[in-house]
Amino acid sequence: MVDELNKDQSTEQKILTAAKAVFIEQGLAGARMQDIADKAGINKALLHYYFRNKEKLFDMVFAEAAAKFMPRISMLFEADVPLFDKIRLFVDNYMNLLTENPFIPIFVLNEVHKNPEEVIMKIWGGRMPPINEFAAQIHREVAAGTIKPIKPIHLMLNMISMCIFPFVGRPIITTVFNLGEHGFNAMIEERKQQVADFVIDALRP
Amino acid sequence: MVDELNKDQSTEQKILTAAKAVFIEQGLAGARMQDIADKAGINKALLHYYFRNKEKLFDMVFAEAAAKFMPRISMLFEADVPLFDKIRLFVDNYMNLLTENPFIPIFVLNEVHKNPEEVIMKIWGGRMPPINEFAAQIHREVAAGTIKPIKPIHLMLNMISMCIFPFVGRPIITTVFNLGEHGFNAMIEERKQQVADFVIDALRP
DNA sequence: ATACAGTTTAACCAAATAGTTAAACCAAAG
DNA sequence: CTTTGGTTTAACTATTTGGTTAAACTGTAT
Repeated sequence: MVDELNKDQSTEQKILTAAKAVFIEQGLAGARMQDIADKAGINKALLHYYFRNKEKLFDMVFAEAAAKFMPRISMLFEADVPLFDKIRLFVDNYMNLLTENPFIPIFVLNEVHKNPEEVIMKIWGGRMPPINEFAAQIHREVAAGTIKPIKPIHLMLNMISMCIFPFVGRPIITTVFNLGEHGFNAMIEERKQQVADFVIDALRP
Repeated sequence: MVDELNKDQSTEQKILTAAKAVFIEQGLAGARMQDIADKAGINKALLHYYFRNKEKLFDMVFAEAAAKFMPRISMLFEADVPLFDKIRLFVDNYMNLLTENPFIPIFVLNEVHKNPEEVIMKIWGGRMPPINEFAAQIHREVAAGTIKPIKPIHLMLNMISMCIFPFVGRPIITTVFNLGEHGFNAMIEERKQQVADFVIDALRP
């Protein structure tokens, strides 16, 4: 017999993949169920046969997209390694994650912007990412004079900003700096080293 | 007589203001003409009496929003001042601009993301912002050994990222760092100094 | 053979929404 | 007073779109 699970998953997966692409490109309001069906190579009826409605489908896609960015950060933030190592580890990991999912950030940020309370609840069911340990570590280093004085929030924001923003502003950046797709990728590749160095240089007393 | 121009402008302006608010909050696809009419305190008929259709109205709002961020940057980038001064000048000016228009970036970035070619054309009619002079200046300083080696593109991206991202990610940031509106504003205020210091510290050899 | 899950086809409904129209209203200008 | 431009009202059209339905088809398992 044909593997039932695989058959189910294969169609369900085709839908999810298509939905992800369309939602990420067009957002919840801009996405059309017909487009999703088309991109999945099926028809609307079957689409609704698998997913009752747009909201449900969106939630699946969104939850997966948003979730993907949280766990890895948490682990890094809580890891027990020296600060500078942690910075390099974070930048490298995070930029790799972004390279693999370049459009998730603008998608998530935009949906959150349109509907903050509700959408933020969808991301974390009330649980916040554990930044306290990392903040404490920064604070200790500052107190010990190992790094220049800086509030943890600013250091974290600086790191995250420099990692994410190039992806969020990608089309504008490629235009302004006259980069092709290849040029952009090369720039991002350089940046993994660059950003970590930049942050560490800024912190060294 | 009642000032005709003012009367016209007052209604037209009410519409544009309302449209700006709704478009920025909901995006092109998510915005409803009825909402715009409501927020402007008029009715749909009059709305279409002033602006033929949604696209036209959107273009006006978008063009204004996007344009607001380009001119000031250009002037700063071309100004004839030492690099470190220019960095402070840029960060301070840009963050002030952002404080006054906190939602423009996510709005513009998102619309560009959904429709890169066309929307980018709407922003600059083919003219690019003049980054060359600034890039050359950075390059000279690096060559002279006045600052640590860094590619101009990375320095520029670093600065812009750290300025813009907090606004783009505002709702998530306020949640994760548990800031109220006041806390967020205070953080931004600190940041004007912080970011400039951070960049300069990173560059100093 | 038949039963059944997955799938297609094609038509359809209901709601939302962009945009139109015509008639009436109103206040100010001449 | 009359005209006129901005404005409202309210109904209407056309289109898009999310979602439904029923019938027929297909392959596979039993």
